[in-house]
Amino acid sequence: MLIATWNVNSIRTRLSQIIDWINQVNPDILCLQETKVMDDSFPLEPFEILGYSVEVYGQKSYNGVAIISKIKAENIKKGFYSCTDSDHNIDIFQEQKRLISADINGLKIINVYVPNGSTLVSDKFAYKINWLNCLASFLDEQQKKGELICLMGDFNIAPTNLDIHDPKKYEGGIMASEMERDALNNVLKGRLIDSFRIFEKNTGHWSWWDYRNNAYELNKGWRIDHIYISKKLSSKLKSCVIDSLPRANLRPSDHAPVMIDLSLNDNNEDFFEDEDNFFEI
DNA sequence: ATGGCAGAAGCATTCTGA
Repeated sequence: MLIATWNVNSIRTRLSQIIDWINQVNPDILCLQETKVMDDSFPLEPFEILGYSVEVYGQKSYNGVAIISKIKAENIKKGFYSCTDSDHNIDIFQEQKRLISADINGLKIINVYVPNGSTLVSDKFAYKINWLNCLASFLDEQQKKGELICLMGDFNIAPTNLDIHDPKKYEGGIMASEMERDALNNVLKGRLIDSFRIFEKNTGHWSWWDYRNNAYELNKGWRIDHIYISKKLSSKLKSCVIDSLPRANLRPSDHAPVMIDLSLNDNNEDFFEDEDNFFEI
């Protein structure tokens, strides 16, 4: 089962590239971020023609997430529905459409577009940290229910300095600060693992390259798009790859798709027998 | 220290992103 995430930076501008990629890769689930379109304007048909169903949670101009899946998503939830660990009221997170979750094939699929945060001294940075704290409480709720979680999207955080092309230049700054990494680790709480790092321990692998300064041609990127899975799923994880080729397209998204292969064809009962049988990070 | 590139809104230029 192929599960992918891609910040496409406008569904309308990138539509033909997304369809091309789907035709090449044939993913079972594709989570999109930065669709930048209201729900009634989302181009559903090109995906439905290919046999996918689409769940959207968008807004005008900014943000917007979508889940595209061969198996119809169930129990679709748009946004947070509680925020027990945050000092802030959930209402401040409802305007920005950054999270959609659903049940697909026994998995709790959670698609997120984490706020960028601008600079460490900005109100947007405080919003980012609060948003991540709310995501942590959201994950706590999922864990209580015993869900098998697949949390993916654009996190706008490099988890370690291995995930930045020039860590000295960006150390402590936005997407690389200790506060952001602590907030991310508080979401993961050791219960979720970074799929990519199961297979690749070295630096030099990026999912985002700035449009400016020839960053892609110079391969000056960051790894800020991630797929985190429950430890219970780790024995089913066959691969995790970043497909950087779409970044070389004409008029590309600044992000590349990230994809995992989960072998869920077996009897799912052995998930629970495998609870402690996960890879060491 | 600043802008650089791109998309949306909307038609000149600003806002936002990462």
